[in-house]
Amino acid sequence: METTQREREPEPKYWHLRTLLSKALDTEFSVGEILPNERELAARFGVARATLRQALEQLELEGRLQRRRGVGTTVAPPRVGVDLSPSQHSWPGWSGDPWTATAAAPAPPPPAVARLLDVRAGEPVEVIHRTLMTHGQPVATEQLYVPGSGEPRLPAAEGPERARWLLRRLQETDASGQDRTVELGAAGAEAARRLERLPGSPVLLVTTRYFAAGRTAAVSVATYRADTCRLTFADQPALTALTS
Amino acid sequence: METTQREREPEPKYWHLRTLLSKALDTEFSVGEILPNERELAARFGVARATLRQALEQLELEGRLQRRRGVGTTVAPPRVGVDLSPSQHSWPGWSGDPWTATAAAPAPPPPAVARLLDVRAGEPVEVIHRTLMTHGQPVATEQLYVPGSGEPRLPAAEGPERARWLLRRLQETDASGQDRTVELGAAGAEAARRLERLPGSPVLLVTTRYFAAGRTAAVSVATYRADTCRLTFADQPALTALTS
DNA sequence: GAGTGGTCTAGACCACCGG
DNA sequence: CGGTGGTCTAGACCACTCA
Repeated sequence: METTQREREPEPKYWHLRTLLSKALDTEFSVGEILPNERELAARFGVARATLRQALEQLELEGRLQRRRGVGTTVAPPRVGVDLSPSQHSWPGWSGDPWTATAAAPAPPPPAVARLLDVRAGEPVEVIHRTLMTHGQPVATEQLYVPGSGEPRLPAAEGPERARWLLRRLQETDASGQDRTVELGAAGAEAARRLERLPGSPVLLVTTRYFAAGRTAAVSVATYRADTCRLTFADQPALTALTS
Repeated sequence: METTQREREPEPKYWHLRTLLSKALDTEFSVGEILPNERELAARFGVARATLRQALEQLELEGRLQRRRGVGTTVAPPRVGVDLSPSQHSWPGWSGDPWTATAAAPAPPPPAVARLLDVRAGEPVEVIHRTLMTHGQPVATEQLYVPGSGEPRLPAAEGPERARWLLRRLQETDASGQDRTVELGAAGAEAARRLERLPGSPVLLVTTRYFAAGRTAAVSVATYRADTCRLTFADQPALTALTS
């Protein structure tokens, strides 16, 4: 008999389950529909609940399912696309900006941000908190760090009006470019609360540097729900035409 | 006695552990160092191994740890940045392209890709497989789908030379732009093997459409290890200067 | 209060790596 | 071979939502 090397390495059960469920979702369920509960599903497939949960976690990670404690597991709608194309007109606070500012106050930024802003560690900067909603669901929270808060006309109250004042001032600066990084992260306690997720949920961490007059005018750290979001980046056809 | 509403909602144990370990990593460990094994750590913190593992999973997700079966858990180096800025010169196969092609063969693309390419479902297209390495580690795999394989001079062998021939032809087309989306995914069996990860590992799924002459000339689906990669997107200063 | 998903336990066995 | 992380089990209890 020929020994077929690299024979059937047994597939983990949770992975096989994931595949089964994935197919079932494609054919037998529609968006928003509620699945049977975990104990029921585990029994039906003849596995422990923990194993079933491992499969569900996978599918949630892929944006196929949505689980809510006390409610149940539902079939998730397709991910929403969020445009992150760089553009002169998309600085925070531009007219048409879908973000809503919730608060602003001076505070020392985390070390990593301080480095990007080129300010001393511990040095306070203005921190603007914003949220992005789509379809009535929160999909992202952001902290915008803006140095140079020593303005006399700045509103004393630490609320939305202070945030709007700072954003208006940002709009007046002479934008010269931006810079983004995207990486996987885990939602901290604060972000988790604002995104209506549990601490540790996977999120996409988008760090943006805004440049003006050769300096870093602001740094944004945005936290997107990884389960419900798809980030999109497009070339501007108008610009590409110019380069020929 | 005053009842402080919204008192201490007890933090999950695994989350608290994550915080403890995170601090320990910052202060008491250096990159590459091996941590005590899971049973040892669990005992030391007085929790079940499963709980300890939940904390380690978090830290691995955040790119702080690296776990390898049969070896141990080590402190991960900082994530490597991968530049994904759109540019005329960065079409697959450009001179200096860090990707290495491993194979090429005609095959029908997955339905989602067929839609992007605007070809009939089931219609075969050329599929080029490539891998991206940095520091001797695989960080991404890619499938490049190129329609219009009915070329007479195309090498018959389904290997690297066929891939290189197709990439050379791609370079000759008149590039007019590109389009990207980034989302979270789970590594399939194939991708997991090539990235030296387990099936279901979190990955960043980058889908790129390449446009030429008003049509979609190619679609790339790239799978990046989410634990070791940071995607970067930069403005081209040259272009931004033109728009003023 | 009934029912959901989330956390946690204590244990077993397996697949893989290295000496 | 011994030691590592990966999988799986069967059970308990908790936090949350909604009728």
